[in-house]
Amino acid sequence: MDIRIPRGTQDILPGTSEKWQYVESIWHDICRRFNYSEIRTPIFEQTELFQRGVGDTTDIVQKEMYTFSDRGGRSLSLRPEGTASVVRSYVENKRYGSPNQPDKLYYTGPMFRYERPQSGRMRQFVQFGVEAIGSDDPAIDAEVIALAMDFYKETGLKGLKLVLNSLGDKESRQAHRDALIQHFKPRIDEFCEDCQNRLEKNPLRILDCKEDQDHPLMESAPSIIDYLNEESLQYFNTVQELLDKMEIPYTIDPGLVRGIDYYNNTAFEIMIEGDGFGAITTLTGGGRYNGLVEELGGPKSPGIGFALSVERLLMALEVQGVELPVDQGIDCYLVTIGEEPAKAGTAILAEMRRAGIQADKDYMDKKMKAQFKTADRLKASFTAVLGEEEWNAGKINVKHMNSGEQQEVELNQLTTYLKKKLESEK
RNA sequence: GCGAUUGUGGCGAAGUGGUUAACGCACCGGAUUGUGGUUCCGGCAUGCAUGGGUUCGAUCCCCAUCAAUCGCCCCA
Repeated sequence: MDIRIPRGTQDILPGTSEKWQYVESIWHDICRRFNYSEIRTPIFEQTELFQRGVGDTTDIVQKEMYTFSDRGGRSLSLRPEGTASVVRSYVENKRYGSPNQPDKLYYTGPMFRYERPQSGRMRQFVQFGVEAIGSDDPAIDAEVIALAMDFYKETGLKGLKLVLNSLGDKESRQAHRDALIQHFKPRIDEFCEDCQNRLEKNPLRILDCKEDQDHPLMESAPSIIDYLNEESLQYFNTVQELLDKMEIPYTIDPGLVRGIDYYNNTAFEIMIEGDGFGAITTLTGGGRYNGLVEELGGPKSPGIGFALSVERLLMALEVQGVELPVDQGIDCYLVTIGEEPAKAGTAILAEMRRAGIQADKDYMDKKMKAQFKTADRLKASFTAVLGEEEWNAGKINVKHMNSGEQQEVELNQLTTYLKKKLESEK
């Protein structure tokens, strides 16, 4: 039998896992600074949550969910995204009753979508996300966007483009949709097959069709911006104003649509520019969802959030050659020669570790020379050599690997000596 | 779900219908019986994704499957 990793999943191995931990630490830290608290929800939920939350007609729900029934006959689904779960939890735990509104939450974790894998698109992928529920102040929209942009900046990623749009409220959306259908319908047979299908289903999508982008009707198509009612327009303008004040540049793209039903008003994406990303250029997607809490059985509570893909972030960092500070070697490698010293090594190692020194030794019965090679490979700052001579004298030989300098140290002084040396290295 | 390309050791990468599947890196051992990163020598494939088929004989030909990559769709 030949068991392999499931399609569209990946093992994150040593060498890469450090990068994950690094970006995770930045993420936790930035959320802390923005005063968002972590929420952890299950990776599977009742299927109905996503049908109602994400939208029954969306591709995500219709053809991309991992749905199964458990032994009790319940229909469950692996979460395809995070917002629905967070809102479910907000309602279920009556977070709306808390004096602290908006409820500012963030999460981290794997999401699952049954799609054809390609680079930057996995069946299991990890999202970092944020949700602020309970306020419809445009300032919270701006805050959430700023959080995302600052996060990327701190990872060292460049060439980002913030794309902004407003989908308006329900009324504006409906008016725009009708206008689009009216606009395209008379000449829809001049468009590609995809667009013909889009006409009734999601006419907005026709606007970013690549095949028909030169069609004269594209240019003259009604823009959502022109269909925003007074209130929606006002809201959109304020968000922009606040972004300007924070000096966060953005471009407005009236064609920006989100594939999830719950969005309204503010919608945004953060894209990456440059070569090497293939078809995948969106790093982050987010927006406002003022009807979702109600849809899931809570009181009317507006919300906004976004999710970003860690895989895509790491891929972008790789393409841009950003060096993450994760390539450090260990502090000390213990080399022993002979039986007695080898035995004594176990306790010496333990002592170093208890003192906070990152240390290791050989377990492959290697010769001294090979132990040094290992120390090299591990980029050890120091080696501590314990042979019969040192052992009998109660000493140990400490070697600084870069300079080659060696020093005999009393065995009981080893950790203090090393700590001092390591301190002065920094 | 559709289309295209690819699949040889830990990694990179040659190659052929027929006795022992190049080479490079990495790894292990030795030269140097207690000191590494250089050099030299030696070693290192459950056999060429998996399963069938054609053939006297296939890693190389055919089919299927699986996977990766790219494009479409969609999205993070």
